[in-house]
Amino acid sequence: MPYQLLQENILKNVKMSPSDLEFICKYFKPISVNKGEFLLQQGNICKFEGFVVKGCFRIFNIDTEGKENTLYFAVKDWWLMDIDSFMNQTSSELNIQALEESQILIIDRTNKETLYKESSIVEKLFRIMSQKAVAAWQRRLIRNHGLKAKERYSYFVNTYPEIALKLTDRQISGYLGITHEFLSKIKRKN
Amino acid sequence: MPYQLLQENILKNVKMSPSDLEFICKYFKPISVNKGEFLLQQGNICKFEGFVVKGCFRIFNIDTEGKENTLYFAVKDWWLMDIDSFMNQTSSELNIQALEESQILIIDRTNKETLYKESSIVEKLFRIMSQKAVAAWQRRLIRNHGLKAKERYSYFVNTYPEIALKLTDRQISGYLGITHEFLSKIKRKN
DNA sequence: ATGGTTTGTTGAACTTGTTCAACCCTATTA
DNA sequence: TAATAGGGTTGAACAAGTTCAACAAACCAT
Repeated sequence: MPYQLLQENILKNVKMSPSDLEFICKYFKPISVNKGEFLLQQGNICKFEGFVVKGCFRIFNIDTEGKENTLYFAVKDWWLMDIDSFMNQTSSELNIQALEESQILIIDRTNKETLYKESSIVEKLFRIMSQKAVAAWQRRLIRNHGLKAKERYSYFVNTYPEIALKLTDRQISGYLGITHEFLSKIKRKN
Repeated sequence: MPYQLLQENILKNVKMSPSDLEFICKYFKPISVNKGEFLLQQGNICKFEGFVVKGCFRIFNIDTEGKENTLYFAVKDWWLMDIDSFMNQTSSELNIQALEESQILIIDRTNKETLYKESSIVEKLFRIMSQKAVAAWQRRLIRNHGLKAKERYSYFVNTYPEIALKLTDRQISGYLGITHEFLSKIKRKN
């Protein structure tokens, strides 16, 4: 059952009753995504917030020179969205693409607003999730500044070995902020 | 009045009644900080969340090689804390130092928890603030990957000219993730 | 099976950024 | 006034990472 995973994920952040859990989950709808399919492309507005049940996604930006910059990968038990575009319904700078056959639970903005209004525990849940996310992004920035490419690579494959296995080297290099050629050279010298 | 600035800041995020505003503000206490003084040093636990009324702070990490990596600067109207350490009362990896004579409003963790419990609008306020912060950190990461040091420097001084004026080049270079010597060379060639 | 596309690898030349040392300037303090 | 500490600058040698081009291997789609 896809909702079981979502419920467990929620409980990691906030303790709540089974009825609250079910109430929240009802607003999420399961959808299947084909390999290569885009859930969002930059320039459009992000109309959903998603929770990954199965598969793998890549969230990335393409800059003016055509370089693909990966913000993060989302696998089972990860959340997925352009938080800025979703909140403010502004044009997104991100692309969200399935790297394999995937399944997610999504909620649209209207339903999300309803959820916030109906239950204050939902505010708390997403407040805590967002605060944890801020901490994680701060740590990522410090690592990016403090570590060399080779160390960032080691950190990534050690911290997320199951994700690394699903990815090509080109995808990993886009996450590390280096060229795929240089990643290849890093791997050789060790 | 320091509380006026805090109230305006809150209203930028969530609309609320004057009585709610006052209720929240009561939990914040003004403190003065001397130039050079540390509000937090890595290894300790962050016991406060702060809102800057006057002055300037530098939030940075010192890595194993002694290199200072600046996460951000906080001036008037900015928030200030180690969100991870404050939430979970874990050892902090950050230092928070006043760069000049400053004034802030602080709330400790117990009072923050009380606030959350007393009023659900507080959950909403910090939920929205945190979500905006996530968006900002994501954009920062993309800029750090996509832009060269010179472009990051231009972006910083153009986006935060009033902050840049308060800082030495060494402090700016720590924020950009480059050495101060290289920043000096960047500035010359233009 | 075949042709086309994408991926990983490697080398050489190049650009970006670092390190270290020296120097100057300014502000502070004894 | 002298001493000192910190900030900015510069140059030379070096390290890290990019670019471009070439090629081999794997992975499709038909």
